[in-house]
Amino acid sequence: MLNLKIAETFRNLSQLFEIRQDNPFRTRAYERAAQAIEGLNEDIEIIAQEGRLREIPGIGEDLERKINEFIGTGKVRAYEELKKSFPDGLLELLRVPSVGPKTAKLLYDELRIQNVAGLESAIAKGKLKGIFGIKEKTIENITAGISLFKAGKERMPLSVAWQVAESFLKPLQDLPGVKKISCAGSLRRQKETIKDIDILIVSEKPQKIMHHFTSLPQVQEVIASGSTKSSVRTDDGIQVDCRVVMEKSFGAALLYFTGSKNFNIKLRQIAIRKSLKINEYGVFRGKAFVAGRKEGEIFKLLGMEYIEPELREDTGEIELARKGKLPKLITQDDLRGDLHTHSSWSDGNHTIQEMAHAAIRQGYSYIAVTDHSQGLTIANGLSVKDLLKKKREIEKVNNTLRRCKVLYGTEVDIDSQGGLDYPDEILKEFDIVIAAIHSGFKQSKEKLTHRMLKACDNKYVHIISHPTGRLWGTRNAYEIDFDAILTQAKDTNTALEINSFPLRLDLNDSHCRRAKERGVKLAINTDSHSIEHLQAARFGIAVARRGWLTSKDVLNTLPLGELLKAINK
DNA sequence: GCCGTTTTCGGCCCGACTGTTTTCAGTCG
Repeated sequence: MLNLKIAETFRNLSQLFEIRQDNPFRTRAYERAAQAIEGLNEDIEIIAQEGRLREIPGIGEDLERKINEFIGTGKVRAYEELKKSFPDGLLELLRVPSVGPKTAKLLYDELRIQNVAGLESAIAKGKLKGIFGIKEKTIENITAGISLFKAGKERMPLSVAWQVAESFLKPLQDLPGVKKISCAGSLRRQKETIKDIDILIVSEKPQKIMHHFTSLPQVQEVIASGSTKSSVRTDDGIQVDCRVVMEKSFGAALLYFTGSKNFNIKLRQIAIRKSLKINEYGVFRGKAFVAGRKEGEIFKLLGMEYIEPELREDTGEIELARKGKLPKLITQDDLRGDLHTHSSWSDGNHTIQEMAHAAIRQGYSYIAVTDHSQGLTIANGLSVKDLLKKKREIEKVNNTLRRCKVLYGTEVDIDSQGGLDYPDEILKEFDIVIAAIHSGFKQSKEKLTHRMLKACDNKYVHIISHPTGRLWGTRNAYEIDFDAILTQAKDTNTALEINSFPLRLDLNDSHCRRAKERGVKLAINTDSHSIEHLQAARFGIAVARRGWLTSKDVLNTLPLGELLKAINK
């Protein structure tokens, strides 16, 4: 996929324009295009082949040509030309917090500073003093920015972000004077990775709240502290922003603070066309306040349905909301069971009975215990002999249960040729069969794809688990031809999994949206290895919602009887 | 450079906080 490369080219162009202080609107047009391309859930080459580039918001005649140029030649001439007039490391300077385009240009013009290393040594030699507009405090800020840049503060997984957010939400929500509190930003949109945490509070006493916020024990550094807005950094280096507004502005502020940026811009443009103005305090006609207390009333005023935070990325949701045709997103309450869990029979920590009772507490009416197959010895995979014993144990447990049924399952290994780790006579005995790749990740794209297609072909395989194999911080997704897999899954009535395990989230949101468009069913599973892991379903739900899924798109929202019929091949 | 239920030209989202140049530009979200 060239999507990210093209987006990067446009972003670099935008930043070079910014440094050159080119037409600011042209600058923004390139940045918007970069964001739009990043957010695509399709291969841009396919869009180009089908002549649909102009349908991407922010892509006009010129950028269409530049995209086609990149696809054809691997380069954009205009970018290569412009790059020549700047040193290579200049864009790097913009990634230092508190260094923006103006400062970068100033540093380059005055001191010929071309990259972060140069900036660092210039500071060490005291060369920054004396430059017009730069004094002690600015140098301090830039120095701090450099250490942040070098620390390479990465994004954190959604699950970690929730933990950090709760460590702020809990102490703040009980403070006297806090009337409402909510997280906002990409956390509220439930993106799979989060950069910083945003918190919004309703209070008549903003100063007091700000004081409490900036003095919480986990705060290591106060980056900014104003009367209604403050930013801090925690001891883990995570930035948390907090903003206090009046009650009548809560909806407007929540909308603004939740973003995404492109979503907000489009909403504000629509408002302007209706002679309205939106800011974080409300919607105004002239100077008159017309709405702002709730997000819902703002959407209504703009002539559209309420848009769930997970959809707010400006990838078509605004247009559908204006027509009243948004999908009704799946919620956690829609889930009736979990189809991928492990017990102490293989590498899980709890017995089948313990897993079943945990499922009941979760409100489920079924749980599939899908232990590993024999070849996966490292995970204590089950021999054919063990399977019989396990089956009997499940029957025994089921005899003690009334509201919940344990399904006899397996997570069968797909071998390096696409064969399965149990023969068909064994596979047909299971209530549910999940197939997954656990080795040979470095094979070619063709070979990996072939293995998956072959697994789908087996009439006893119901679900392909963690289809892209990525594991946060450990390995990237392996290369597969996802479109070919979608076609095969559809043709063979094989479902694909959204693995909710916080370090996997595999499939991801854009995979889900593509699967839904192709009519492929999904299963939201946790891959639990202990009873606590069952809670992770909320992250799979987050992925599904961001992927526009409704309960109809997801297998395990079905009652047991319908589920068993639906998976039948 | 993009875009149109006022426009194919003339607009383009909006505001808080900081530091510095004492009236505002730069950065950030």
